[in-house]
Amino acid sequence: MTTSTKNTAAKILETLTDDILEGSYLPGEKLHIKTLKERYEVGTSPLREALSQLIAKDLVVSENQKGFYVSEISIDDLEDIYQARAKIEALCIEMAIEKGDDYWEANCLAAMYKLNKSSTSASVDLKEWQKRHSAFHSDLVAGCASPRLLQIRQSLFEKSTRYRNLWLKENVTNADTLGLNQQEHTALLNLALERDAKGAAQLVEAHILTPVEIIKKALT
Amino acid sequence: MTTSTKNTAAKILETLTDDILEGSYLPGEKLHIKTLKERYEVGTSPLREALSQLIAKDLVVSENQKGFYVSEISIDDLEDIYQARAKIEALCIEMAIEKGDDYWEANCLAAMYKLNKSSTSASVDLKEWQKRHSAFHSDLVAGCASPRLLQIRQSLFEKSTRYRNLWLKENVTNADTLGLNQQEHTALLNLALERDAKGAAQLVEAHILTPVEIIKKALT
DNA sequence: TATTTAAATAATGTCGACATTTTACAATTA
DNA sequence: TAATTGTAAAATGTCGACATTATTTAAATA
Repeated sequence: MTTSTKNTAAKILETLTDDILEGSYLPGEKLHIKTLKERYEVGTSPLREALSQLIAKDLVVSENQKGFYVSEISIDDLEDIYQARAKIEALCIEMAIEKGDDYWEANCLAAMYKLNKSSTSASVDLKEWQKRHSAFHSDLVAGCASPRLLQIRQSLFEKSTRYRNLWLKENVTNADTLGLNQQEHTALLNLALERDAKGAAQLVEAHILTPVEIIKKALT
Repeated sequence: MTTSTKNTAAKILETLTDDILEGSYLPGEKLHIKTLKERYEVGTSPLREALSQLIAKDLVVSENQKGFYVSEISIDDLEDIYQARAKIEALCIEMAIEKGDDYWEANCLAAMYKLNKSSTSASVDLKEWQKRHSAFHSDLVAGCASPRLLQIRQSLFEKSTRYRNLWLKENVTNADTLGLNQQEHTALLNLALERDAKGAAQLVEAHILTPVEIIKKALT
């Protein structure tokens, strides 16, 4: 019996995505059909449907008759993804500042307030901070009101997750880094409310590129 | 026997994609599993794998236990896709002009030459013109050297195809439109070679948005 | 010993059958 | 007549079996 409204393929897609992003399967690792079937207790069809969608997400690659593999990571790919993310984020912010209304402004303020609370508290709850950080940036770009651009942004964010996790493991407990980070968020919000589109775009582009050098070191 | 290196799922994905983009299946039309199996002479698994990837491409939507449908089109969607395309194209051109080398310049020149030949000839071969037009713009943005951005650009281009076909049916034979179009291409190439990144970005953004109003009319 | 060939083992990809769910239709009731 | 219930038909989604292809292992040859 299926209690959920999702079919098996959709459920396993979600699980597999998380497992790959969290590092349960390493870059380049082979995904054996038989093993996956046993581990997730599903049949061939829904499993292969999920893998098909993971290929579309660039998290898995496959070759005919040779099976499925977790996509490799590399410094080149890291740089390309973050560069693309930075440019798209800048573009979205720019459009949001041009189009955003009072509700957008209010949402950004509220998101900032929540993020501040999470950053300044004595013991930082990593998961909660991540959630509020992500929400702050999402609320900022939401004003651009372009479903397609926001979808592209989301997809790039997901693609960067395996690299981002390398950064989080090193730098979240670092209070200095977190403080500097928070200063940038404040500055970014101010630029947005002042409707300085170019300024905000420039800042957010740099903001996103910040972790790249650190991740590069972690990769080598 | 499989003469091709592709598996059944990959082959049928290609066919189905083309058929949807060309209008063999209309927006909102239901895609019956049984019918598709008979038409393309394939089994359930590869067919469903292909449909899974079409969902990832936003060309098909599905609901659990209710089957697959061709994605709807709408004026809102048309505007969003073309807006996103225009912004991404502008971004790519800007980066290409900042990074492009001699080979890039030469490729753009060659592409322009071929496009010109195809546009000025007495009887325009639509398919050939499309190919050269597409190649010209691709060569221009190729200089940005970002696989991810180029992939996003390609995917948006594909998503716009059903709308673009509405435009092509109306305006390709129109000599005036084609002439104006060609003037823009020349101007764009000049800006690129002069390394006027902002100017080229602005022009290409407008260039892409040109057909929107015409398509809007065709949609209503 | 290194290389080639052949057999065996294992894995992938495809199919049709079956269980479950939705939809269409007819019968019943208010 | 309209709404509701119950039944039949059709469609979806899942599974395990099977054919095909790749890989590994062992044997044979140079």
